[in-house]
This record gives sequence, C-alpha cells and structure tokens, in this order.
Amino acid sequence: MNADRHGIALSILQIIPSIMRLLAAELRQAETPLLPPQLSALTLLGETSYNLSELAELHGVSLPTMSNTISKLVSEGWVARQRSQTDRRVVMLTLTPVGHQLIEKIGQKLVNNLASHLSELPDSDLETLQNSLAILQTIFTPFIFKKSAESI
Amino acid sequence: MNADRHGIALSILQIIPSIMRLLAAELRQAETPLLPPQLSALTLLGETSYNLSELAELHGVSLPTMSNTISKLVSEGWVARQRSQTDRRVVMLTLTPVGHQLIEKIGQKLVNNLASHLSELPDSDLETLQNSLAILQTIFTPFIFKKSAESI
DNA sequence: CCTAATGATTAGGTGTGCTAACTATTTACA
DNA sequence: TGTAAATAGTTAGCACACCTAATCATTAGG
Repeated sequence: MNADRHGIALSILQIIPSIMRLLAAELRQAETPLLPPQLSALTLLGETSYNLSELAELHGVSLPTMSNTISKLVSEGWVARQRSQTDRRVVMLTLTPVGHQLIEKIGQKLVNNLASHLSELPDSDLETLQNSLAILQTIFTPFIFKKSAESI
Repeated sequence: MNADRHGIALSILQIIPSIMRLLAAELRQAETPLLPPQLSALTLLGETSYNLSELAELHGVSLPTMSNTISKLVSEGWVARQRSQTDRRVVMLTLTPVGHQLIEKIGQKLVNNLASHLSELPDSDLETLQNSLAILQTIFTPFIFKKSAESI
C-alpha cells in the first residue's frame, strides 16, 4: 500500500538520525574518540585495501572529503598512503598494525555496547531486526546511485 | 543468541551511517538545502513549541549546539525566538508561517523520495521493515516525551 | 539578602561535507 | 609522436554540526 510506504519513509526520517546521533555520542566517549566517518573508513580498510576513489564511492562522499578524512587517519598513524606502482595517479590505502589494533579495540567495545542495547529484545524481535537490516542494505547501499534526476 | 546480537549490532553500525549520508545528500539537493539537524528541529517545532533545553535533549546534543542551530533557523526566518514571560531565562521557540510552509514542502518531497526507494519491495518486506523501525525506536529513542503546550 | 542553581549565549577548536581550481599522470587519437 | 582529454588526488575556502569552558541573566534558597 502507498500509505504504508509513506509511513515507513516518515519513520525512517525520524529514527535514523537519532540512532546516528547516539552512535556518534558513544564514539566520542571512547578513550580514543573517533568520528563516524573515521570508524567507517578504518573498518572498511580492516577487511581489504582500497584506493581513495573506491573508498569515497563506498561512503557516498566526494573525493576531497575522503581525502581529508584519510589525511587525519594517516597523521594518527592508523592508515598508510602509497601511490600505486602500476598507475602512479592512484593512491592505495592500507591499515597499519596500530590501525588494526585500534579498530579491534574500539569496534568490539562499540559492538558490545550496541549489543547490550539489544539484550532485552525477544528473539522474535531480533529476527525481525536482522531481516530489516538486510532489506535496508539492499535499498540504501547500492553502489549504483539511482538518484532520480528531478528529485526534490 | 549472543552471536546474533553482535552481528546485528555490526550491521547497524554499517548501515545506519550510510543511510544517514544518503538522506543528507538528498537534503542538500533540495531547492532550499537543509542539514539533517535543521530539518529535525523544524519538524519537531512543527508539532508543538519547545524551549531550547527541551529541543537539545530531544536531539541528544549540547545546549550550545542547539542554540547555534536555532540561530541559523531564526536568521532564515523559519523559527521565532522569544523569552518566556513567566521565567525570563527560558527561550521559547516556535515555527513561523514561513517555517511551516517550508517543512510541508520539503518534508513531503523527502518522504515521497524515500517512499519511492521502497517501491520495489514486496509487502512482506515492508511489514518487516515497519516492525523493525518500531523496535529501533523503542531501543534508541528512550526520551520520547510528549509535552503539552506552554504559555509563553 | 546574597549566594546557588538554572537557562542560554559566546568563544574557540575539531572535523565533515561541499565546489572550484590545481597538479600529476595516463590514455586517446590525429 | 605529440598534444588534447580523461582520470586520480590534493589544496583552498566555505558552511555548519559537534564539543568544552567561560560568561551573562534570571530565579530560587538558605
């Protein structure tokens, strides 16, 4: 039904930002405070290495923005920046050992923290949540941005 | 299961920020670009008036942050700031007529846009989503308090 | 009364996000 | 081959969301 979709859209609009602020607040209180984009970048690089353009596209931000964020991470010693040998225009990014330690420490704390928020939920709710997150991911994180031309 | 909660927590950590960036990007492309905190504040004030402290707490941000955000909205003519008569320390905030027009225009377009993202989902997925959003709201927005209008 | 406490603002700093302009490298094609 | 175009990143400059600390009014309490 159309009415449902609008209601859900409205809910998303109300809830997502508030969850985001809560996440950001918890990150801020960590012993090594990180901002959400920094954690996201570190987490991605924890799995495999990317170049700057890839990382920017994965995050849906502009190249300069990602360049800036990476600069901070490099200056902290968490990420290594090195130009590709095969194409010297490209900058390859990898996590340093210290960076790995950091995301393991912070990531786990944050996940534990979030998980504790979920501790009171019955299993049926957890299942519902899990399914929804998968749905949201397919909708909202396409690498192909299907942004409508005359949107808004 | 514990593993489930952690997996879900991890998913939340990955998905919520990316949805947030997408929302922000769509807001930016509107003919009257707004940032998410601005829209949130306007939306809340669209329902009833609040004072600054209340608004800051609802958003989970500090008083100076909200004061700043409101200053922008006031300078655009969307919000009216006036000190309470009963307690002159308190600043009451209300939406101006122009402000009302704005959130109706932007809010509807944004909701439509979001709803179109959901258009390809089968009804079963929509239902799952709807339930999950309700669950998320109970977990992550514990300070939902309705307040009755106050005299200024 | 005069000192606390309270509500809000100001000051100062960090970081994300943008666009525009620039450098360096690679590709294309004439 | 040699120049123009495309591609990858960086730099500069701007707006604004965050924060803490300090400050100003006003109100409440001993």
